[in-house]
Amino acid sequence: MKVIAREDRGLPARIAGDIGRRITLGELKVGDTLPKEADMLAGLGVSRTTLREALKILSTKGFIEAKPRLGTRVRAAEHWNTLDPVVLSWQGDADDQEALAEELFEIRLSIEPLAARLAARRGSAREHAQIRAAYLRMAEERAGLEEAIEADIDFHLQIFQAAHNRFLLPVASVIRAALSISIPKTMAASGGFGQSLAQHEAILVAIEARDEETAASTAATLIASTYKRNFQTA
Amino acid sequence: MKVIAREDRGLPARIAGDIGRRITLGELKVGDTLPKEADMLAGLGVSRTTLREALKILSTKGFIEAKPRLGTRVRAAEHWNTLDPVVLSWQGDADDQEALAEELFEIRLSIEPLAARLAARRGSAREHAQIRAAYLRMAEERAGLEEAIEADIDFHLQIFQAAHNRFLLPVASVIRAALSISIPKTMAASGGFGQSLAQHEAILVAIEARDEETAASTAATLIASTYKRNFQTA
DNA sequence: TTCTCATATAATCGGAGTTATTATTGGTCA
DNA sequence: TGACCAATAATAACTCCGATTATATGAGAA
Repeated sequence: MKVIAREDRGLPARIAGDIGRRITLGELKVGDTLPKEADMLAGLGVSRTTLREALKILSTKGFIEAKPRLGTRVRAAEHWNTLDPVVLSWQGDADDQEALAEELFEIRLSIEPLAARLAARRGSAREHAQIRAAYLRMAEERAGLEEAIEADIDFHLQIFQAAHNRFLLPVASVIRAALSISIPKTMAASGGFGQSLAQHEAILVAIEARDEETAASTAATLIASTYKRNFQTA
Repeated sequence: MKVIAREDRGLPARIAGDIGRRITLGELKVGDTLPKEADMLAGLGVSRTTLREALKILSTKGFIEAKPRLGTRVRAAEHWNTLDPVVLSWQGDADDQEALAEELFEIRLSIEPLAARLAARRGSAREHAQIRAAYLRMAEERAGLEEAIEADIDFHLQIFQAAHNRFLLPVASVIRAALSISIPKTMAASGGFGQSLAQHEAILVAIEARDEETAASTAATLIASTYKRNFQTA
């Protein structure tokens, strides 16, 4: 699958991931101070520059905070940039995956109808066409499973693009990461797209007709029924 | 005011900000390749480590992408992490502030009712008490304007905290940054809290009563009327 | 209690070697 | 002669290193 990742390349990113996962797993607790720079250097066997960049990555994701003399401390979870796909993948390794999935559905149920509404309001004809193209690829009988899943994800992302709201895009990126995991699960459980395809079409038609209310409500319906399909089988 | 910032300390962060602003301002366009490392070093007069950390910051915020042989290129705006308060402050220097404010209201109108609903559902008694405490500080007659504004922001943040959904928190952080700008503007325009105080109280009461529907609808009402107050006067 | 100073720690510096990607060149095959 | 493939070279980011500088804290003296 490997839709996510792409950002775990490079030595600093890998070290940041190691430490980040130790934090999400609770091995490193909030308020703990990491070993001082020199000690970690010896322990990891990398150079200052590399470690420093790794810590900088963790810092920009809100995981740690470095102060001279005090050392580098783990920040509280509320500062973590949970919408970062990389952070999501770290948390995915933790053991509260069901809670994570439920929280994600909560926010999708609130955000995706908004995206559909705005796509209906502001999307250009070209953008609407791209949403339709994604739908057609998804509906294509001959398409393989892989392609259909890709098209499904693309369908949702194109809606976010057409919404022309830049605050939606970071949310879209985490939804993309989540879909690449949840769609195959859903399909395996219920044996295919099922009514999901019809629901996608309803959203598409509403957006193209610039019917904001219907676009929003059909989007909500889709998320809600996806949610049910995921949790019936769990 | 200075509620934002805090992350613009340090030389790398300042350089990242300089470059980041040049990108949001359009001085550096999408697809442009930055000067190669050695040249920027000479131009900026800083060390490799510093520049490297600055670029790493920009990279984690989705602004740039570095590839060997190709150089470091500016990524499309859809990859920017717009929910990062620092990124918001960079964009605030650009000239499309009204559009930015409108997009923010759109997302608040969708997210804050959800937060209120979840706070009603899952918030602990202690967390509800903290929301109430923030409300009381806001309502306090003797309180100065500064304190009232701080309390107003705190009220919203406490609701996000009580919602127990980790995907909401990154959105909360950008809302915090935005509120610290928009509240004073709103108050200056309409001469005080006005009916806003009563609306806050309605949300509080609904959350404490664990009445999810009312919590969500009153939160929507508050955002909508705040939106109107901001755009009537603009 | 307050101010000063020593100290520990992160922040910054600059240079050099390594690795990965791409463009170019040369050759081969149709 | 044309197009395509493979080896090669060049370029820029990546990694490493050791030293120096700035700063915050805590101890000690006034």
